[in-house]
Amino acid sequence: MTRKTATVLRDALEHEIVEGRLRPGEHLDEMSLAARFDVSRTPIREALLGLESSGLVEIRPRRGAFVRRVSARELVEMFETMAELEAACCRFACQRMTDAQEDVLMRRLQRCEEAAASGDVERYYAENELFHTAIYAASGNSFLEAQSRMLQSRLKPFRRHQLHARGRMTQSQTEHRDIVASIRAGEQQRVVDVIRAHIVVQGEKFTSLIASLEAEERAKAS
Amino acid sequence: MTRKTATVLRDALEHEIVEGRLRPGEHLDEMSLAARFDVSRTPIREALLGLESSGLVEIRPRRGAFVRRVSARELVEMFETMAELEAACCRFACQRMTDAQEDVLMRRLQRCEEAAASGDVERYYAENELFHTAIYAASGNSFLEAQSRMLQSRLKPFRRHQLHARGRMTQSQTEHRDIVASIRAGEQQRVVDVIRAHIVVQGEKFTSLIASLEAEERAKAS
DNA sequence: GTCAACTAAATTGTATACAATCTTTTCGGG
DNA sequence: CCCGAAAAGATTGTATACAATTTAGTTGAC
Repeated sequence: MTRKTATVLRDALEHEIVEGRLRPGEHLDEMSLAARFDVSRTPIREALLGLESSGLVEIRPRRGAFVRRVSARELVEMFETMAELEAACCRFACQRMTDAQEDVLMRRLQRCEEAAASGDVERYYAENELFHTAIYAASGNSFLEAQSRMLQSRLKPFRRHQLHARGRMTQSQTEHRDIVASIRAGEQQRVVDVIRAHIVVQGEKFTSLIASLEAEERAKAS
Repeated sequence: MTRKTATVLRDALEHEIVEGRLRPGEHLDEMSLAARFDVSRTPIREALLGLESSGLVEIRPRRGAFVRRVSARELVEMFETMAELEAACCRFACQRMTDAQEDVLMRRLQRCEEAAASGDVERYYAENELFHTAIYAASGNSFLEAQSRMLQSRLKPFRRHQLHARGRMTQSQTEHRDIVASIRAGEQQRVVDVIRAHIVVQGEKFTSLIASLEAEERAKAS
């Protein structure tokens, strides 16, 4: 924990934004938030500053903080970037994954397998996240790992509902097996191609949904 | 400008850290800084929080802010990640660079050429930065572009002195020409290989220097 | 009736005050 | 003389107060 209250507040607000309780474009009034959490404006401001640099809120001078609304284009760009980061992790994993890292990766793959077999989407969603985290660690580059985790958490809310798409879960798991096999075989070019497709497909699937939401927003605004 | 005073303070502190006036490990006392800039602690704190999330300072609870000291290992990891980001930018540029983006890139390459010919290292240093920025823009992915610029600015202080290495400037410019030619020819695999080498060499060159600095620090501490 | 300008309310940005924790110094014991 | 504990000092974290700017509401003119 970096700080006492401010960090807790930041996590709470982050959660509410990610869960959609605080809607995109919504104005985050410092006094209201301070009253709601029963603290002063000071730690609220610090939390908002942190959320700004993680990209969840936008602070406009003398206007206040607003829940950032991501455009369809930006979302696609983030997924595309995520794909490149994960591709880099896989490439490095091919070159230097340790036995311990490989063990973790295999265990996580197995847990995804079980979750997929159970048909429990929420469970697969959680295991899937851990699986990808294991890939980041296997890169042997802590900085790249941290960057990947940051973007992963930022894309989290957009990945959640996506897995419910018909047949997506088993398809995803098939790709997972392919990725692990390729890494273990040291097939850099193959794993890079597979993981790019694995990640980008999520962004593409979501584009139309977001685009329609945007059209809806625009209609509401007029 | 995001805010009025706090942003100015952040830029000022960032500059002092990057320029080495504030040394790694140094304790950033809020009251002293407030007195020095003739403001209250409030905007100082906000500036420090921003610097923390950009990775320049570390805030330890109830201990205060310290200029972050990057280890040799972390530095190598950052350069390695930078190489992957730039490789991704080049790859996308091969696929979708616009004519306007290509024009900018060519102009920046030319300016590097002139700077290299003049032998003015500081000038080449500045033009080199703009050249790479043009590559990020040519990726056609604003998010990736922003991420690349962030890491670029973070690595800035470590790149500066490095160009003074004998023959490095002309070697660098040769690589620049190669990169642009490959992008224009759409040779993805080639450009990716070249840019990786172009970036990583800087990190490697610096590893031994940083390692020796660390040894020095340890000696001083004991 | 509509639009513009002025005034008042509300909100952000900064300064100051207070509380809690950590650091340092001093005093006492071994 | 050195080590440890307690108290004083210093520094961070939070709350409150004030200033500056924006926004909304009202009033007046056309």
